Amino acid sequence: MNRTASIKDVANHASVAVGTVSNVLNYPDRVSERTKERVLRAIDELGFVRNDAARQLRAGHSRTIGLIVLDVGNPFFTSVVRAAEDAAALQGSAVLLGDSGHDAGREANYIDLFQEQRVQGLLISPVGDVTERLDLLRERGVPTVLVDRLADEEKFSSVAVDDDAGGYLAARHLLDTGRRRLAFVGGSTSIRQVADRLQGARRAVKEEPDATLEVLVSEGMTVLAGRSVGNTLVERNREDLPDGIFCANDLLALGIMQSLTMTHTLRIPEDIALIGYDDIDFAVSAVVPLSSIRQPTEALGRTAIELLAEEVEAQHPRHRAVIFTPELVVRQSTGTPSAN
Amino acid sequence: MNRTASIKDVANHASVAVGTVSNVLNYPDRVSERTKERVLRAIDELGFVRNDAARQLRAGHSRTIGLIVLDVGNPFFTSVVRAAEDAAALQGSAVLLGDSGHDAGREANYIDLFQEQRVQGLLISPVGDVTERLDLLRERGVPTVLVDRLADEEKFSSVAVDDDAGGYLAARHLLDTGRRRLAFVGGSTSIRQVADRLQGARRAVKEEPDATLEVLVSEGMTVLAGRSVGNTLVERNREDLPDGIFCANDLLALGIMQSLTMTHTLRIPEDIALIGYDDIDFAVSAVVPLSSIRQPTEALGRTAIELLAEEVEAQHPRHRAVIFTPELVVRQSTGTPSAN
DNA sequence: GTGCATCTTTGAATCGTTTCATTGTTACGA
DNA sequence: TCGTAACAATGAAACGATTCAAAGATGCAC
Repeated sequence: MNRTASIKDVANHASVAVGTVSNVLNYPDRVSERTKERVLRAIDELGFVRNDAARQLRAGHSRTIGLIVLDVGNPFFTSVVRAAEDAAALQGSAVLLGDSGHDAGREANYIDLFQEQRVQGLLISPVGDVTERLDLLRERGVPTVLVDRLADEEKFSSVAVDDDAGGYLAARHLLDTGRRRLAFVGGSTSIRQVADRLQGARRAVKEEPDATLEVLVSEGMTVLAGRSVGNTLVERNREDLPDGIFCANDLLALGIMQSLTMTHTLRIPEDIALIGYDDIDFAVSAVVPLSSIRQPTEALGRTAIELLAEEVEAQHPRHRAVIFTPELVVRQSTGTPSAN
Repeated sequence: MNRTASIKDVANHASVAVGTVSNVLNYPDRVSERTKERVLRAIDELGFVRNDAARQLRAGHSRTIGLIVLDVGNPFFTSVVRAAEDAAALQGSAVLLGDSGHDAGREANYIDLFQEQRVQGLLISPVGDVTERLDLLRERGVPTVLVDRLADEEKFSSVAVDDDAGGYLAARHLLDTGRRRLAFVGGSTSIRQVADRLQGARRAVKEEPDATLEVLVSEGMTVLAGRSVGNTLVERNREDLPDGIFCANDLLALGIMQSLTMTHTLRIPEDIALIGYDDIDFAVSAVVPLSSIRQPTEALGRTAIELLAEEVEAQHPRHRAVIFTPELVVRQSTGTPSAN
């Protein structure tokens, strides 16, 4: 197996200098048509492919951006990744994707790997408290943008979604469609997202003097957890039931929907309206299509890349925190009771 | 911002030769304790990080493996990726992940990018018919292993799952639990996976003289497609109904489950048993936990890396095709009728 | 034909690491 | 004290692309 051709081989094969081959690749205008043609033919015949290592060694930096997410399987991140890749491609960079899987060790490995690769910068959705590790990156001069996490604006730029606003949107929607006895279902409020969404819901409920908000804590944020909450609800007396439920994510909502529709004593949305959070694929194809709060993941990914570009270009980086507002998606599960 | 320190800076700072620093990093045994200590201190003080570009320029190849999947959001691939990353880490390589999103253009971009990066090899789950592009890779001497797709064994190694066996498993299980009037639900049989699973099911049904298999073609392979198939079923006369349904994926099965449980005229599994394919997360938390066929994704990812290592090491690569057999996961949706 | 401006092409130097032949050092037995 | 083996440290060369000052070619006006 012959090793891959280098620019020198191409130069020999086309009987020109190496500098000329380089010019054909990087500054085609500087080269005459005749030579350009000859060089391109040589490149083709030898199957030459640029060696990026040599290129970036000379350049001092790569054309890649590192992106570390908590879980590529999570549709939220999948969508962010797509958008980031597309935005990076527009500015001629490629994205190296790392999946930490919520594991600090894996995350550390990727940070090291990307640093050795001399990525232009790093987008990261960090595992827990990584301030220490990230500070190190900052010292080393690796431009970094935090994704889906707010940061000390002195130190980092960041993009995030306003969960408080999302919670407000959801609760406000339930109130607007006439519900007054609301319930919030979520896992532990020690999860920042859950706490914020609840806080936003509280804010909305306070706007209506006759509205109440009950908080139900679930065991985790899964379909099964939702179903077990739902099962406790169906056992209640009719008059003790909420008439609108806001779940901290769609899985919980789907679980509750399962238990309510299975028993057939309570109808959605006539007796109880239900709204989730995240707008996962399954929301639209649930037995009763689920209303939800959609996060602007495309904007997140795109903006993260843009902020990173700012960091790279600026000499004295002014960090910025960009916060997006999520969007209400109305489906049948919160249809106005009167409308049915 | 001062540029990152090089091995030379470290050498100066520690008053040793560059070769010594390199030895500390790569062959610690060759260096005396005293010097090693001094060098490590210098590395720490200067915040030195290896420049991988220079390293791989010298070495002629990188320590990374390219992995291009059709859709990182698909749990099947997510799991394959995890396993591949872990297996690669064991042999000291890192995985560069690319998501083609079923788009040939994105796929091509990643192939080019990875080639320029001089990856050790490529694992790819190709979009459609990419034989041309892959042949080019082969000519260029980039070791390549196809994932989830069989390949001409003359040309490539590959790992895949035996869909025929999976179909057989599913149908055999329905037969073993006493069903005789089976139905297969799937999208177009022009999709290879669907055709193979159906073929396997047919094979099983032929083993029972009194068993029949009806084929229902759905519009796509989504929950909604499944629900619409389910709706046509509930309108049938009881005696025309199948007593066991095998769906080409879990989404279809969940859709059918929705329509059957909504109308409450047919019970799962008493009246109709239901089994899906893929064992997605939602299968276990369905209203009636869904039996399914699980694909050995971890083994796929691990083996793909191992086959690639074989290709890299062997001078005259003997290609191998490794085919895994999927696994039956029994849940309530196919509980034996007598048992209930 | 000469001078000058413009356009092409050249090739040595450079990036940061690893390699390896060479030189320097140490320890120990004769 | 000398010779020698074992161990440490050295530093120039090499990897392949880009850069850029300099040389060469071409065209045009006079």
